[in-house]
Amino acid sequence: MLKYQDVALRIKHMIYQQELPKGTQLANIEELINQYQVSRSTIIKALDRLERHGVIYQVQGSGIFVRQRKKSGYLNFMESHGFTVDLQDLPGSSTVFNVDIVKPDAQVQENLQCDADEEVYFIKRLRFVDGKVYGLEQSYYRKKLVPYLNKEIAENSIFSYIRDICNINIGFSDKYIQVTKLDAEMASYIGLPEGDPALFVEEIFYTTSGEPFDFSRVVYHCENTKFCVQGHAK
Amino acid sequence: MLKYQDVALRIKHMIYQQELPKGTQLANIEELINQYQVSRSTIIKALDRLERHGVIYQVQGSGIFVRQRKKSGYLNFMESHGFTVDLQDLPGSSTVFNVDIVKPDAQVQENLQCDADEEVYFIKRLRFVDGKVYGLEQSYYRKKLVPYLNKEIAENSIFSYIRDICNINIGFSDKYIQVTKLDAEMASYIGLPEGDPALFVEEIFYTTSGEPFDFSRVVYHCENTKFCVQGHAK
DNA sequence: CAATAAAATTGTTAATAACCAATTTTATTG
DNA sequence: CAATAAAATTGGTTATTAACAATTTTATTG
Repeated sequence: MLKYQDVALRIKHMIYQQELPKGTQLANIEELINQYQVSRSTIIKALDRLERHGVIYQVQGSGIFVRQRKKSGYLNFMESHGFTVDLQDLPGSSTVFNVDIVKPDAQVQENLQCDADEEVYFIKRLRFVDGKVYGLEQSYYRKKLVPYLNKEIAENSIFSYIRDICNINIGFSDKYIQVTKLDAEMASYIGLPEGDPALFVEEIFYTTSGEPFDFSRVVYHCENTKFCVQGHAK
Repeated sequence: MLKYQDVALRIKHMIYQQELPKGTQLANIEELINQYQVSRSTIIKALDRLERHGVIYQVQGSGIFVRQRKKSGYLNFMESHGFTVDLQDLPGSSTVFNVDIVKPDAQVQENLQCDADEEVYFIKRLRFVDGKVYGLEQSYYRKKLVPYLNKEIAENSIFSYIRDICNINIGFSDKYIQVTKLDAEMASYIGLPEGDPALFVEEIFYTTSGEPFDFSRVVYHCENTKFCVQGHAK
């Protein structure tokens, strides 16, 4: 593990374990250099990451402060991939309907930047969190990049499988958000009346080398799912 | 303007003016150092910002590449503040209903971290983009930080007024997203049937020194507004 | 004592250097 | 010619130094 990642983790854990309230001032940079025995640039890089992840904020001439944690009940939209979100201690499970190898339609081709004859896995699953329906996910994975998938993997975390077993590092993502009304099929899966509102998110995930490996359409249960996005201007 | 900001802007403009397609490889870091006559650390910082804003991606051992631009018709959720979004060339206008000085209720107090007796501006306005209803915004600004507001300012960009006239620098924000059904009042403003789905976003904006200065509730017209979020793991 | 100016504190930017790590290219080998 | 190994290329990390900028504190002044 890289030094700045390690330092960032340790500072973050310190804040959360001690439950430091928002606005609490941390040690200044010189002190942090001493505490963690790393260079100035390493501390600065660690703080930069913590700032971007909404853990702290820095004020020139003043100090480093703890930022407000997101309100409970909201999922961190930036950290979520399909279903593998920062559920922390919430118990989750999935009902898997399909794990098929198919040919991509036009929209999938475009989003995964692949040809019509390239094979892709199609997976459809319903996600439960804390016993409640959370959303319906329909995902496409390029077989070229994810050679094997099955029901058991899909019942657990596809993303940690892809990362740990396929050695694919997730680099970046595009997410498109809109509101829709549930059609008959989706309504039956989600367990809500047809025509009810739902959050509809299309996500494309890319490897660190810029290849799209996953395109997903997710319909979220509008009462059981709310999102938070913590941004930073810097 | 800072060097790294200038370099980042120039690279971004170069990409967009030349309409370089996604995947196009840029000059390597050594060449960029020569082109822009700045140090390695400045180039790296500029590239870091461009990467975070979804303009490029970097692949170790390989190069720097142009990232896919977001699909048209979607608003960049990270760049949006209330209504002052990256509308680029789209013509926008606002109908302002209220510019009042009021005492904050409990929820506003909590979100703006202020007392019950601190005065806040309450502004209610309907936003049009390209002639279509875009959303209804109800905002609270702390008078302590934004001493003066009026209808004319609210008809234009409150945020650029706050930045340029009040000299308040926006530091970071918390945004909470959920889906709701329009109640009678909101439906009449938005011009959709009561009970129709809508995207409901609560936003809190903080100055660079960590003080919340704006709390807003925004109801977006679900057909006219779609969002995009481009994320990066790094 | 309030207003102002100076000094100290603290984070930010910029440049330089050395080395590390992932990828791509080239050369070697069977 | 394919497989493998070595070399070159390219971005990433860490450290050091110096100067800069915003804020806070202290000292000065009227």
